[in-house]
Amino acid sequence: MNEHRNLKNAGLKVTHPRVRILSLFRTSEARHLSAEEVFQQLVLQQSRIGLATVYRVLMQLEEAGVLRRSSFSFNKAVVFELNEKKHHDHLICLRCGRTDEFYDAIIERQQKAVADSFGYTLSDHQLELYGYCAHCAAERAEKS
Amino acid sequence: MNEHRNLKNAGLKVTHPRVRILSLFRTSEARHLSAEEVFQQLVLQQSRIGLATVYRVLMQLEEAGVLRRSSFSFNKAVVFELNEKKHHDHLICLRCGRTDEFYDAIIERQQKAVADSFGYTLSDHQLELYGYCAHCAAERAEKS
DNA sequence: ATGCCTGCAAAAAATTTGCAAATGC
DNA sequence: GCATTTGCAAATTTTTTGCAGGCAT
Repeated sequence: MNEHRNLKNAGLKVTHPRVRILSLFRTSEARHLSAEEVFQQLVLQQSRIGLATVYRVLMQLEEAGVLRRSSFSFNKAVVFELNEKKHHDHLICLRCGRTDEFYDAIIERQQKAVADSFGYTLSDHQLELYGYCAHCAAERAEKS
Repeated sequence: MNEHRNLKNAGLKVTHPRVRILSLFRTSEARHLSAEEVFQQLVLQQSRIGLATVYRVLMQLEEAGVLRRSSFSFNKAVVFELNEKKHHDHLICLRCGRTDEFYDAIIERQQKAVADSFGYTLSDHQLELYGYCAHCAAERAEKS
C-alpha cells in the first residue's frame, strides 16, 4: 500500500482510480501501458472507471513525476511507465516487440555535451534503439 | 523538378499529390511537418487534395525512404521530414519549439555498442534532447 | 462542508478505409 | 486500356472537455 504515500507526496488526493492505476503499474507484467490498456486492465478488475479518468490520472501522475511518458515511433498511442529513480532508455525489437532497458553513461554524458555546444539547457531526452533481438535476428537470417 | 526522378527511383508513379508534397518538404521553411500541416499548405497552394491522400503519400514516401517519421513526445501528431543522406538527431526547445539538428559520432557509436551488448541487431533509433535554447533559458532565468 | 475528483456522454483531434471516378504510363 | 491513385465521405482510433453528482479531507 505504498501507493498512498506516493500520492500524498505528489500532492494528490488518495482516490480509488489513482491508487488502482498506480498499483497496476507496480504489479503489471508489461512495464509500458497505454491509456487504453490501463483502462482494459481496470475493467477486468471490476473497477467502474471511465477512460477519461484514466487519461486524467495518467497526466497527473506524469506531472507529479511518478510516471514517465514515451511515444514509440511505431505506435500511435502514447505509453507510460513508472518513473524510477534511475533513468534508462529503451531497446526495442521491431519483430516481437520485446523491450529492454539500458543506461549508458557515455551516451548520457555526450547528450549533455551536445546540448551545451548548442547553448541549450538540457532538461530531458527520449532515446529508443530499434532493431532485432537475438532470437528474431536469427529467425530473419533463416529466411534468406 | 528533381521530384520526378526521386519518385521514379522510389518506384512510385509521378502524380500530382506526390510531387506537390515532396516539393513542399524541399521548399518549406519548417523542416518538420505533420499530415495536417502538409494538407493546410497544399490547400493554400490551391491544390484540390484530400487529407487522406496526404496520409497515404506520407506513408509511401516514408516506406520508400524519402521521408523520415518522428514522434516528438510533447506532440500527439506524428511529423515527417526529408530523409537526408546524413543522419541526424534533434535538440528541441520546450519553450519556443525551436529545433536544431546534430550528429554526434560518439553517441552513434555507443548506441551500436549498447545494442551489441544486448545481442540486438540495430536498425534504427530515435533520439531527441529536450531543453531550453539559450534565448529561452535566459528569459526563464529572469523570472526567478 | 466544500472543493477536488469521477463517470458518462459528447466533442475534438488524428488516422484509416471503402469506393467510384480520375489519371499516369 | 488498365492498373494505380485520388478525393470524398464515413469509420476508427486516440485524446480532451463539460457537467452533474460523489468522495476525500
